[in-house]
Amino acid sequence: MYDDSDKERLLLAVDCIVFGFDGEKLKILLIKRGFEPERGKWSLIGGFLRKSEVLQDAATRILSVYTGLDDIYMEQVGTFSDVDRDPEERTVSTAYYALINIAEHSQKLSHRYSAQWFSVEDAPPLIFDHDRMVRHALERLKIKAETEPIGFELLPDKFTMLRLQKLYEAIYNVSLDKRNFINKVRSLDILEKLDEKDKTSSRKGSFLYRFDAEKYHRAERSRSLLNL
Amino acid sequence: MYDDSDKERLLLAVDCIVFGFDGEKLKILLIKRGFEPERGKWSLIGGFLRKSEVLQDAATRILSVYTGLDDIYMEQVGTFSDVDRDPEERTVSTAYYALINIAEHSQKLSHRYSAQWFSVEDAPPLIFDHDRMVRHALERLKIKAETEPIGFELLPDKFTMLRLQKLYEAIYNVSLDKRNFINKVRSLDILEKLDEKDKTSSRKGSFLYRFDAEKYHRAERSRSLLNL
DNA sequence: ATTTGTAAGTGTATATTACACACTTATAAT
DNA sequence: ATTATAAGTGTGTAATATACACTTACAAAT
Repeated sequence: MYDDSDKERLLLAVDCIVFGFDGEKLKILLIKRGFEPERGKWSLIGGFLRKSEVLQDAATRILSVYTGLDDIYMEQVGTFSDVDRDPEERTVSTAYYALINIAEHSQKLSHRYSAQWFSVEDAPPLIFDHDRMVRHALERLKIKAETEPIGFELLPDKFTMLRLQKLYEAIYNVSLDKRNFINKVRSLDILEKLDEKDKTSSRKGSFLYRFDAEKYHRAERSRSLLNL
Repeated sequence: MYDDSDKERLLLAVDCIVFGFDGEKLKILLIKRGFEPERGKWSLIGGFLRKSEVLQDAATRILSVYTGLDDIYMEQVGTFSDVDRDPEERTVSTAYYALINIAEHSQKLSHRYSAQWFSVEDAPPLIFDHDRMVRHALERLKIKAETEPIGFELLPDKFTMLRLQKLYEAIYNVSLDKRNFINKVRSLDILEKLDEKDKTSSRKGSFLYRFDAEKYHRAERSRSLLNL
């Protein structure tokens, strides 16, 4: 019926776009490659899929190797297959993005594998098709953030309204009015206002909030999180 | 630095979810497998990626083999990697969806490869993880349809308002008010109203419309196509 | 004790968009 | 001329988005 003799086996890689947020800018984690090809250039963290594992597990494993982090939210972005994307051997790569909270985890990874945080906007050029992967991941993150509270992953447990606002401003690269922002967020009723205040940035201090997972799941999917 | 000796080569398949619209229901094209494994069961059309081609080309080639169609809109859905998804050999598969206009193309493919159209809702169970692929493809189609005029692909060149409405009703599985629907579509200003009428379904006849690609691209991204 | 500087916090009016809803019209067949 | 059928059309109301500026709480300095 059709000719199966042309089945060709090839390498399947996994590359991870690790997003973080430092309170001002959306960041990605890059490593300076310590091996050929392209030694010394910046790239995403990555590795190869093993026959015994699924892609999601490979992505989790690779993230853990490079950052020491487990239990991190990851989502598949897409699969990139340019014929000569890897000069060594025909390799197809599936990209995943991860969302992590820089403040809580940054110290662990600072010195391993020359990993470094870069603002999404002024990251250095990356090897292979990694720049394209990052662009795709960003698009997916934007779509995700419209309907789900990605702050769960990218912010510390307790955070101020301003920080949440700046997160959305960073992701969508816009500026928002704080009154409208807070009204919108309040209407979603997925945050718990704490009694605590964060006094690091003002004398008055600003109240801390926390995501209320239960409220969120009750209200889930009813309305999108932000209209921009 | 890290151990690359575990690079394992495997098969990469491509499976295609072919969506069509018959004026009433959203349909998918399935084939009855003429080969092992799972001979005689229903499945998506698929094949294997060759070393010399990119995934998009493989998807295009596979669609062409099974349907004779070229120049069809296709989009990557995702990559599925359950370890034992294919009992023969470790195989990872990337799914693509295609949008085609049944009326114009159906005759070509009717008898080849026992291909058959099924309503998305009452399709038979599929082999491997193909049901999951279809579900994912549907989700992606819904997201796509919110912001882009998929009618370009799924409808004939000229169509009635009712047909366009039924397309959205089929995709989102809702029913819409025709007055609100037409008002919304008109406000987008991406259709050209023709002088012709389609008289097949009523004595009065209903005017035909056509997508105006130029108007569409001018208005692109300004607002989403439908809020549901 | 008072003043001052800083960021936090708050509300309303207007514009836009979504939604609900029912009768009239054009035409072919009889 | 009558009738049956689907096409075509508009408005009022509710919900949501957007624009916009002053007051408050507090710590530090005097």
